[in-house]
Amino acid sequence: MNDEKNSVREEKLLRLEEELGIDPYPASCLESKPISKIRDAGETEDSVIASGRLTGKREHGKTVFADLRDGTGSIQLYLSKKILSDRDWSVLGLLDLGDIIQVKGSVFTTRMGELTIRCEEIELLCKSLRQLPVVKVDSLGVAHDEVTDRDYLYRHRCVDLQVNPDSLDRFVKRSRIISTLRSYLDSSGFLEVETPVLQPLYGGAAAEPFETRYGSMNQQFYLRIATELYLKRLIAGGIDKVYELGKDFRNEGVDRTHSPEFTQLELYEAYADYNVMMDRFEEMICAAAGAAGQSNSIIYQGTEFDLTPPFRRIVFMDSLRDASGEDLFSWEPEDLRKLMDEKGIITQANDRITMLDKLFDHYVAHRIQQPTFVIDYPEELSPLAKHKKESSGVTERFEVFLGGLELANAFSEQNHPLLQRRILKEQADASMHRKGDLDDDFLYALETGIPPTGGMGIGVDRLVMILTDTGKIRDTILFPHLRRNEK
RNA sequence: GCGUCCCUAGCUCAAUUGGCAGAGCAACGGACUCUUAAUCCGUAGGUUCCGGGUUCGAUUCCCGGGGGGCGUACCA
Repeated sequence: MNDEKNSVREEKLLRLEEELGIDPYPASCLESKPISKIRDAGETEDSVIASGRLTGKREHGKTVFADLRDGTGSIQLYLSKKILSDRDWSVLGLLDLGDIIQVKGSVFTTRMGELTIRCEEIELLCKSLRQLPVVKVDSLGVAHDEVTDRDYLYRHRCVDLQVNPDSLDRFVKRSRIISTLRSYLDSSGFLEVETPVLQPLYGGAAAEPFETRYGSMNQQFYLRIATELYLKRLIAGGIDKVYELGKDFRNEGVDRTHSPEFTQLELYEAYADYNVMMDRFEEMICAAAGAAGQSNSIIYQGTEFDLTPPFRRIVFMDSLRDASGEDLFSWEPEDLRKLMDEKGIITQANDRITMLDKLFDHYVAHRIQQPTFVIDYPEELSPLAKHKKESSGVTERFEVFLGGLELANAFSEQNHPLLQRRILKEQADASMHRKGDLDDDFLYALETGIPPTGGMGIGVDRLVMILTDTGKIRDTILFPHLRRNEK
């Protein structure tokens, strides 16, 4: 591909090697100073060494101005035929945008007021053979010729990160958010664990799994859709505070807020309940916002949100009743169906509880803006949650919504082994996919006994969306899935 | 899965009713000792996503395929 284009650079590569005797891919280089630190230190007569990628070149005969960028920042280079050796001047003539170089020189300010390294020596560290898009930013900060081909950028994230500073910044923030979640949990006494990604049975959520074949066992396995049932085994084992941060896989549709491979944080805390989980969520999102350089007041897609605890709490059934103006829970399925048709809510579901859930999405969930805990979900929607004693038909469960996005799901865990078995059995029998398979080992763990426990799952990619003002989940994932492009 | 829009040079985009496929940036050659979207002169660069069809003639119209964007459905 692009053989013609690349041959120009390959020719330069050959000339560097053969005419100048230069190794275009040396194994080592001198220790260099981060460009941000050089900028902070300002002008100096002492020589500094900087390394990075050549991102701009402005030639003026015997003088060349260039831009050098490393992971910390960017700085201008001043290269003069008078200062450089003949060898280095020749090397300069064979450099392209994208090459990685090392320079040594003093730091001064040009007449135009730009902090600049007056290069005494240059060394090629890596010749770039691929011509990348050139995005120029003018004096007003407006980017010109920005790459708009999303396909190209998703397929070559290395280009995206080089060319779009916003993209790089988003992934840096993602990393900081994740490490902040970890340190919050670690310092709160939680133990991080790893449970199987490949599972002989899948559970802990209602989703279509990816299936795979385990050759040496000669058995069908599944990629996990949740970590829940394994983490509760560990609660049974006496790890009272436990969490796992990793990928779950759901073989379902892709849209703005769903990715089949996504990152979830699940945590379980013995001797706690869903009220404790609400406190933890509030603390974690505030800490994560700080990690992303935000205060408790954030802007997401043009709207301001206040993360200051405590968040609003609304009851599932009440909120649906208030928003719809009807007591939908007493309605027959046919009437619910009729209402949904009137409202233009398209769904394949026809059973009462699923339709109520859809109506909840329509009337309540998608309209929630400021951070809100929706509490006390119906039992039928929450097979792994503990039933609320004082009222019938609901569980100690909540979901967190913000800006219309579901961010987390939590409950006081169901720990009654016989009740849990019955619920899972009924569900398995009714399910198309599960084919009646019960996770007996999980139920065995419950039978050994687990204490009252609060658990929560947080959608990390969505949290990153909110805290980095990103509209699409795909833009928070470094390498989103794409079809193979066979030309 | 369904609907809809898109695919032209390395990148961003043009191309009249269907009539020789162009420009800016990048690249190449040249000029230039403080520029910063450097400037000036010149050069080269194309399987118009792929395959068929209609036509004297297709980037353009039709059919099929591929990839992508957006919306939507499934996702306790």
